[in-house]
Amino acid sequence: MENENKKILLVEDDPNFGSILKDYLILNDFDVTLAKNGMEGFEKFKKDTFDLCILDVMMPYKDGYTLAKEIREKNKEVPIIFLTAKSMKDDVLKGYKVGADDYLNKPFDSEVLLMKIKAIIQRKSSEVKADATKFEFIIGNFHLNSKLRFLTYKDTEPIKLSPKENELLKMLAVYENDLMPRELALTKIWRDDNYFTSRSMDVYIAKLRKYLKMDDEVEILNIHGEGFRLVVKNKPPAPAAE
Amino acid sequence: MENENKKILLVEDDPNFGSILKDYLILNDFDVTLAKNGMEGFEKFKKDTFDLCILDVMMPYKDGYTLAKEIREKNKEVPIIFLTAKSMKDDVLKGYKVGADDYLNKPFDSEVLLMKIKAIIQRKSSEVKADATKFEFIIGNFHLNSKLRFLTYKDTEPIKLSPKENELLKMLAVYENDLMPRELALTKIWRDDNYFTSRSMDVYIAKLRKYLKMDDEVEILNIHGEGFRLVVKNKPPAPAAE
DNA sequence: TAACATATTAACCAAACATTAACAACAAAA
DNA sequence: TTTTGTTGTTAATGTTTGGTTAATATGTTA
Repeated sequence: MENENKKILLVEDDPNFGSILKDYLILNDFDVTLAKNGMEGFEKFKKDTFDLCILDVMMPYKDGYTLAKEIREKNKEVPIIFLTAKSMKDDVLKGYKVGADDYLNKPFDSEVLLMKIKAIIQRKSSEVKADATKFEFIIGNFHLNSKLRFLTYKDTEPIKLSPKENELLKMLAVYENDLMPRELALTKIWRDDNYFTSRSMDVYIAKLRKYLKMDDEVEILNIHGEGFRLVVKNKPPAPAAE
Repeated sequence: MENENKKILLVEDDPNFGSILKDYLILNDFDVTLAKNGMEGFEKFKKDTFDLCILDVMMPYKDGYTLAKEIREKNKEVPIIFLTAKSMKDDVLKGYKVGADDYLNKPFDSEVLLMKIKAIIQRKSSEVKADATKFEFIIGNFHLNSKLRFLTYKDTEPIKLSPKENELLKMLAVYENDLMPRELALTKIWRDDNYFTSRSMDVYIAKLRKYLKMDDEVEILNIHGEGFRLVVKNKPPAPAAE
């Protein structure tokens, strides 16, 4: 089973909910460690290596955010999912700033959680390339250097990219041929997800489309309500993911 | 209490342990039938319908595995939990092969058992859609990618699906060749089950039928008053997968 | 054959997206 | 210190998409 040996650190103070969720994840072939508060969570985090952390936000002794911050200090990569109470919408933002990969309102659909876990783990595993170290991308006949922020088409003069253009195109490239969720780009690049940042992002998509127009094998497609997809046609067979 | 009317078949040869466990489960609002060996267990199994079976592995006359196999022949769905002696780790595998949902080493923590029971029963009740996290489906000559929301017929241009079209087709695919209850789709996808959402769903069924028309091996049938059924004729010999 | 369930097409409205342009903030250059 | 340029946000406007409801069949069951 594909989830096997993926280690999850689950930090949840409600013992009932915690162990049920744990069982559910175990049934789905994850290797789960349960901690019942932030203190214990951090202890367990230090003692092992996890592929994913699921943190309840409201906990005694040490809340989810604080724990997340500590975890981040130790490890900048490990994906974090927050579980928050339905009401507190603001918390979401606060969570993202700490570098959460996702959040879920309680009560939530267990399937949704599974989906998010899968998506995150899959992404992380293919994101090695996205890791700050990588800054060169081949996009069809383009070459993107995201460190020097320019985009070159074949042998023509490089196009200078603004910081936002650059980050957005880079993120699209990381998700090449796959869905780049709108929400993700907004929270990661714009650091806020609201009506206006969303309009702003549309503007940048339009700018990028203009640049990419010269190569008709490259295209940015919209998936209504979900996000965008950078498609590159005639791409070699693809490494047959998984 | 939520456990009420959940029927458990408990097969355990040790009369002391058996009746204590039985009482414990009854205290937790389960409806428990106790059998003291595999023979008796199978007799009782045939006479009633259970939501869960808890089988001791080592028993005279008919051991737990043999019983489990017989039960599986009669019923492929009912969850089975094995109780095994602490030592025999190998048994675990053997148990899973019979289709056990879980196992517990004796002696075990009664609360752990309760938790497992809960988790299993909950899972079973929502497992039909077990693969809801999957997002690629083969439907006859079609290929559905429910993450990117498109449907491809052979090598033709992909058809873009709207969120509702996509979710509905996905649910049909999960229930392939089986009944997809109308009510389920309405509550899951439309989040409401009333006259209007029901009409709306009909509209979507019509849309999907139009898409699927190009392959005459694929068809959405209605089961009057019950729901719909996505039938795929001449299903290929099965990709041997799994 | 009434009552009800399903089928199909079309009309409509709201939300999401696309694109260009105006503008504000700020920095670099003259 | 003006001037010029770059960057990003907001506005204005138009287009597309998605979902519900309506209108009008046809089927199914008791």
